Amino acid sequence: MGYQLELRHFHYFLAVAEELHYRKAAERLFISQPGLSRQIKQMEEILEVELFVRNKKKVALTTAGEYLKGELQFLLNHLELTKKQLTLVNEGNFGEVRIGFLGSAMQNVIPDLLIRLKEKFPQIKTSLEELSNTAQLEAVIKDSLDIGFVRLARVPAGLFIKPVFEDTFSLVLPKDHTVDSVNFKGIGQVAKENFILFAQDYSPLYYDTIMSICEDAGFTPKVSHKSVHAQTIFKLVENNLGIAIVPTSLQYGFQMNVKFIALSHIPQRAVLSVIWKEDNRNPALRHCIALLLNE
Amino acid sequence: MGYQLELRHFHYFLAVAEELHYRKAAERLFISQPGLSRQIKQMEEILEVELFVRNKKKVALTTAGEYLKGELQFLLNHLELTKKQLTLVNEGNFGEVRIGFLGSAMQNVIPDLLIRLKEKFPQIKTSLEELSNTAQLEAVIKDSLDIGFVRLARVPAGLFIKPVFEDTFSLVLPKDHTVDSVNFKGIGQVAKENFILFAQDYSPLYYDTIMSICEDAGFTPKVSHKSVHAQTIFKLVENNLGIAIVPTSLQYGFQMNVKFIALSHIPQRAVLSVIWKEDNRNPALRHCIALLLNE
DNA sequence: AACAATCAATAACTATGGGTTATCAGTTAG
DNA sequence: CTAACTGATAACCCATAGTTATTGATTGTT
Repeated sequence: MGYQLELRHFHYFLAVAEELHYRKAAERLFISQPGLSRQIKQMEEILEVELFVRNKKKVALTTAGEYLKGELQFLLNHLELTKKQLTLVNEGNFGEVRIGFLGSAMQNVIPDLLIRLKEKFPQIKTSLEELSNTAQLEAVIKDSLDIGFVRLARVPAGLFIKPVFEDTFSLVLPKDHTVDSVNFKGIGQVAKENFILFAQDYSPLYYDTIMSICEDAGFTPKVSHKSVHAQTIFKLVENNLGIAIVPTSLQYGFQMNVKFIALSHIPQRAVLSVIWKEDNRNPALRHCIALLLNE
Repeated sequence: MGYQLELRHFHYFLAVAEELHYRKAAERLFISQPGLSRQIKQMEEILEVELFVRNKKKVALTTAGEYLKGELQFLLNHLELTKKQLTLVNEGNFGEVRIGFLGSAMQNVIPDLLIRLKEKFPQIKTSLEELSNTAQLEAVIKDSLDIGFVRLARVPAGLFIKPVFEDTFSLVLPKDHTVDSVNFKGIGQVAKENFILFAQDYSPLYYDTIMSICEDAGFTPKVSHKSVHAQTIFKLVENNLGIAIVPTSLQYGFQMNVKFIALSHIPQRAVLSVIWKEDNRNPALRHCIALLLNE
């Protein structure tokens, strides 16, 4: 009866909720399966709520379990941040901002931000992690990331999104391609080529934008390869496996043997945006956002 | 060494941080003082941070301790809310809004809100608590209240404030007073009377507004009594101990033997506002605010 | 249909560590 | 100096988290 909820329960519950498999969850936690079973059961008794349905060899979350999973992920992430901040406060420093970003943001925006952050708030530390659009979205919601740099048109309620960098698109061609910046008239000239694009689920907005560019030129592109790494795309173009359209700023920062033709005459732009959560309690975040938007 | 932080530590830490006295904190927690001492020490070892300074018979929080106190209060309050929400989710319902209010809000705004809330979101429960302006402010910040109904001009950063009800002021006079609604010209007529007002620290804005009303009429009121309850003020007026100026809507809902004269010609208004916290994660709150603001 | 394989739950046991009482070592007040 | 406080230490106890061994139930295989 008189048991108390403890953080241990939360860690155990989350392990099971994520694995949906007691034995695997127990392994991950370095404890035995029966011990885990008992603790979860106890947790259900304390909360007086069924968290899992386990009939017919299947483990699944109940609605209540689903809700609790989200809240506990938030709570534990927030607790982790608090611990970090605590040692910083203890050392007389004041905070850490956890930043996620798409590879392409590393060319301009991120280095810029880091330099100005160091100038103005030398007491704020940063941690950087390269992640996909969707991974950043989830991480920001779950409070394991403070801000993300993404290419998205809109975000779920509870998040803020603000554009921070607009870039033209460029056509990427092999060095020996007949089209060059002198005789280039419009992308209609390369309508027959194979296209190499960033994968759709990696960046839906990018994909749709490229499609609209081609539509405007009156053709539907034949897509032969998809990738999530700029480097790969350039290598493929270099080896005559197709051509690409990418944000212009990607032409800096890679070693490659291809030519870029800026499509500055078309209206579409590659927009990089910051996202963060309305209810993020990290005080260092406010400074970081202010730095990004004002000035 | 290989110890883990647990919720127990948080409750113990907060008890000591609030009492600043080990024995009293231990009493409050229904455990022995040595046990508490050991747990706090262990917590400091786990976090590798000094949380209290205890030299010369004094217990005080360090800067880090102060920071941790705030964060843990938030975390534990949030956890409490999550538990409540969880049982509601489990029952197929969806949330609870914790409402604080000044007594005067009970005349119009609160009943109105409750009725419309029940209509539109029957699944949302409410808990109501009558509190002073400052008590509501603190509770909202600490996440032990979702919204408050207050009379304040501005609130600290991190909070939102929106006016929801504007009321004229009324002069409150004994039934047999020579001034009445027929021969009433302006409050200059009662400049010589004793005034009975709501206490200044109970509602600074109200107090200042009354002062400005009298200033506009060219006199400084002689304040003979202060109170925090409307009922008390009316009783005092009834017994010829002075006159009062209060929000007009207070004339409904009390049994009293006084007369009200609405001061609709003066510019000052009694403004009741909702306050809530930007980073409040309660989904039910959003609905509640939307209902209050959009109509 | 019988078999092995794999799941979570149950039972019985062990030992870590949270909480206890008793005591000590400072500090303050009278 | 004594009495009355404080919080910290020491030594003990026992509740309970985690262990191993086993069962029962479901699934896939031959």
